[in-house]
Amino acid sequence: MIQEERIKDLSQKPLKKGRYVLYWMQAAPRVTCNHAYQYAVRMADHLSLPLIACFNLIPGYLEAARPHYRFMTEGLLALSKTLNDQGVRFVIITGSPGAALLALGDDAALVVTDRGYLRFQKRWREQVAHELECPLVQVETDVIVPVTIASPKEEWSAATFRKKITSRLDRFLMPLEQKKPARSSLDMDAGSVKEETIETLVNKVSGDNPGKNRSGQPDPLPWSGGENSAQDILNRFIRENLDRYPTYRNDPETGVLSCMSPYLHFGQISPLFIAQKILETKSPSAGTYLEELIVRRELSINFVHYNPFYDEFSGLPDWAKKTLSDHSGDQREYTYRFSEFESAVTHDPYWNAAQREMVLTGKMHGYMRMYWGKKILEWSETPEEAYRTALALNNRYELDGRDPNGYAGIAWCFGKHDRAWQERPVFGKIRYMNAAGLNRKFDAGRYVARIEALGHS
DNA sequence: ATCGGCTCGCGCAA
DNA sequence: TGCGCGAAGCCGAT
Repeated sequence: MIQEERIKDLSQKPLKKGRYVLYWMQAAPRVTCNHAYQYAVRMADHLSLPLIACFNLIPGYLEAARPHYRFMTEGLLALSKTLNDQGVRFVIITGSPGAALLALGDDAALVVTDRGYLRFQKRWREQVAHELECPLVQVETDVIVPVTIASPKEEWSAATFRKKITSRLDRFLMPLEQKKPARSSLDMDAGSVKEETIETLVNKVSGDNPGKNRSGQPDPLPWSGGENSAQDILNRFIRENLDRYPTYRNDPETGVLSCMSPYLHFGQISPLFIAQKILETKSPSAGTYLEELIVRRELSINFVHYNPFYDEFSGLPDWAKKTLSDHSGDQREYTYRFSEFESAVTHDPYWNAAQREMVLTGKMHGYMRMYWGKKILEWSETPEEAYRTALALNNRYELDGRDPNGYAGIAWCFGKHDRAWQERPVFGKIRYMNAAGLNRKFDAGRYVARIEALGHS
C-alpha cells in the first residue's frame, strides 16, 4: 500500500505526451520495498508506458570520498541487474546536477522521485520540479512515517516525539505490494543523454591508486554496498544477534549491532523492510531495536527537516548554546586542532581508538560515537570549533556520514534532544561522559587492542 | 552493586 | 500558571 501522505506533486504541471515514465532514483536506489519505485511502476502501467529509471551522480562527491563512492557504485551495479531483470532500463548520468536529468525528462510523461531531507536534496528537487516541463512527483519512502505526518514541527526530545510517531505506526507500518512493470524499456534509447556505464564507474574507483586514498582511509572499506549485501547482513543480525541486542548494544567488543546505517544512508535498504523483518521474529528484543530504528532515526529526520541550522552550533537549543557560551572561556586541560583529532594523536587511547575505528572501517561503534563527540567538545578551544570539527570528521570518514542521523548525533553531544545536568567546567550543563563510563560498560582496553591490531593488518 | 540527585522545558490540565 | 514527566550518564553515599 502506498499511503497518499507519502506522495507530493512538486510542480502541479499537467502530464506531458511522452515515451516513458521516468523514475529519478536518488535517495532510494533499491528495488525492494521502495514506495517511489512502486508508484512509478503503477503510473507507467496506468499510462500504458514503459518505465525508465535513472540515477544522477554528482561529480563533486567523487573526489571527496572515494570509499563512499565505491560503496555506492557497488550498490548501483547490483541495482542495474535487478532493474533489468524487471524489464526496466537503468541510466546512470553524471555532470552538473540537473542538465542530463532534464534532457531525460524531455521525453517523459512524468517524472517520479524519492525524498531527501537535507538542504541540497530539497533544493535539487525544487529546481528540477521548476525546470521540467512534465510533472515531478515525490514519493517518501526512506521513512516509516512521513516526516510532516509524524509531527508538524521540530520536536524537543525523543520523549515528545515517541508518542506522536508510535501512534501513527498503525497506518504506515504496512506491507508494500511489489509489482513489476507490464512493459519493458530495455531496448529504448535515452535520447541525447550522455550515459555512464557501470564498468566505467567501477574502473574509475578501482583502477588507479588502490589501497589507500588521499585521506588515509582504506579503499575499499570492509563493507560491500548493495541491497543484497544489506539484506544478508540484516538476516545474519536477526539470526545471531537480535536477542542479545538489548544487553550488548553498548559494548563494541560484542559486536551485536545490525550495521544497517550505511545501507540506510545510501537508501539501499528500507526502514519499513527492516521493521517488518524484525517484527516477524516476535523476539522480545524487537522493541529495543525498533526504538532506535524508528523513534531515534526518524527524530533525526525531524531535526534536519525542520531546523535550517541542523549543521551548525546555532541550531542547538537556547539552553545548550547559553551554557556552552558561559563556559567558552573555561580553561581546557587539553586542546587539539582539527588535524590532531583527525590523525588520532590525543593523549587518550580510547578516543584515538574510536577515531581510528572510524577511519579504518568507515563505521565507529554507536556507543563510542557519543564519547568521541563529547571529548571533541571538551578538548577544543571553543564549542563552535568543536562542533565544526566533529561534524567534518563524521562527514568525511563515516560511511553513514552526511546523514540526518549524523547531524542529530553530533548535535546530541552538544545538548540537542537531551536535558541539562549538573554544571561543570567547559561542558556547562551539557551531559558529560568520561573514560570510567566506558569501562563500566565494557572492557575498553580490549577495544583499544582490537583497533590497534586492525591498523597493523 | 544500587540508588538518588543533578536540571530543563514541554505539554497538558486548570 | 503550575506541575508531572522523561532523559543513550556521572558522582558520591550507602
